[in-house]
Amino acid sequence: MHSMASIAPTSSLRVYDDLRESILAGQYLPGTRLRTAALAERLGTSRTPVREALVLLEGDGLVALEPRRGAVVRGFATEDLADLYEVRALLEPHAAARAATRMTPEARDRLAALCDLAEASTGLDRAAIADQIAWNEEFHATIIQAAGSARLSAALRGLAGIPRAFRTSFWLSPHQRAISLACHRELQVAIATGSPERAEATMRMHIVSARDYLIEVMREPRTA
Amino acid sequence: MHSMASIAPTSSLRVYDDLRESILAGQYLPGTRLRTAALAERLGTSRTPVREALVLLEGDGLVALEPRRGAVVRGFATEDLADLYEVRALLEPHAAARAATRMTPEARDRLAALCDLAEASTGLDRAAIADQIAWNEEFHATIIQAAGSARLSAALRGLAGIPRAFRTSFWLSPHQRAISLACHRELQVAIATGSPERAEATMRMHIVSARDYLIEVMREPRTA
DNA sequence: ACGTTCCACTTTGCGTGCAACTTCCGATCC
DNA sequence: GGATCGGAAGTTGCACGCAAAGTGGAACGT
Repeated sequence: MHSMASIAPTSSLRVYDDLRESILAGQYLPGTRLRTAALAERLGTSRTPVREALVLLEGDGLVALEPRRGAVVRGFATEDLADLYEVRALLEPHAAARAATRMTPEARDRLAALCDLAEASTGLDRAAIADQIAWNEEFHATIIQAAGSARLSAALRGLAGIPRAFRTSFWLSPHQRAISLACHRELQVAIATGSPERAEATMRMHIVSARDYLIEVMREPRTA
Repeated sequence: MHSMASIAPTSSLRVYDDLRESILAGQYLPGTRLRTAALAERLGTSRTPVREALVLLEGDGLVALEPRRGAVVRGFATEDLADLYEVRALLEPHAAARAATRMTPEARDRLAALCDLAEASTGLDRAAIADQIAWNEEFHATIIQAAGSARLSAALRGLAGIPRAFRTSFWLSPHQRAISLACHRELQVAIATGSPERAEATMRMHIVSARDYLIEVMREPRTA
């Protein structure tokens, strides 16, 4: 009999989760040097699990790890973001197509609920946008998981995580927000009705659209 | 002035390279438990860098690492291999298209040389097939690198490595061997002449064909 | 003033010890 | 007889120490 009580995760994983969350939240700005001793003290462990967590974060593309030089929070240049979205545009439509024929009813319900929540929330303040970003993350994660391909998930793991600051602009632009919500709803319906092509095409459009908007925004000198 | 002498790689990376090569060569069969103490002694280091190497290998999808349970060499079930090739079929054609407009002349020459070598070698013995597999790996790696997308490379890193035993059957089948060589030559020419669509279509066909053959072979009870 | 050299301080990477957990095998009980 | 329990052996994960490489700055020469 397996204990249902969540087994104590190793210290390395706790540090990993904490650091990942901090980086995504923008607490460590790109370029920041992550020194093991300071982090170990800050997180209440020794340097060993911190070091291991940094290796994991490098695998996620969140930090750059040079031998003997230490770890640095990676920056996300315009070109790099374009690259990232281009790869997402290759993978996620396929994930959506697979999800359309495999998603469990519970996940389908959750997808609909996420659409409802996002459409109902019209605020522009920090908290409302943080909600939108969280819902958006869960929406995409749900689809990827429903695709039921471990390799697909693995390939996307290094692409899902970028500091949320880069995504804020989507929800400040009324046009982009409307487009995103429409895409999500269309995706939800396509998956609910089991239409792989519709889901795939919508997801491709969704990501390519986001990519171009992001590139456009970042080309401007400074807006937010 | 920087020293050109290659800086001593950290012990962790040496262990990583060694283990990765051993697993790909089939020296550790799927299901083998990788115990840190034994590996450390075998490789002449302590358990710390071995542990770090195992984390890296997990990122490559070569070992499964469960907390408090240790590391196990991952198996490659038919279904998993189909998954893997499906994702490759999404990513590598795009890499080929990009490579067609970006590859350096030196890499182009190397591609042609690899085709020449592979076409000239007609043996069926172990050594000849090992050569074919090595040339094939370098061929694909050259194209992926020429694509010039760090994110694409990262997404493919977890997909490039499967034990070479799974690839042996390709080169034992005269038909598959002929198809593969033809695809590679076609890819080389498409890239040399700067035709992205041709490169992309050929690569897609190449990978999907390989996938289906692999599935077919593995469906049989036992051949090799 | 600018660049170079040297030296002290900082940080990384690795080795090792120890506690906690898993695993394995034999004894025990029904 | 088969399943269960218990303890010993083995393994993992973490903490800490040390040597080596890196980093920054002051002293120095041009």
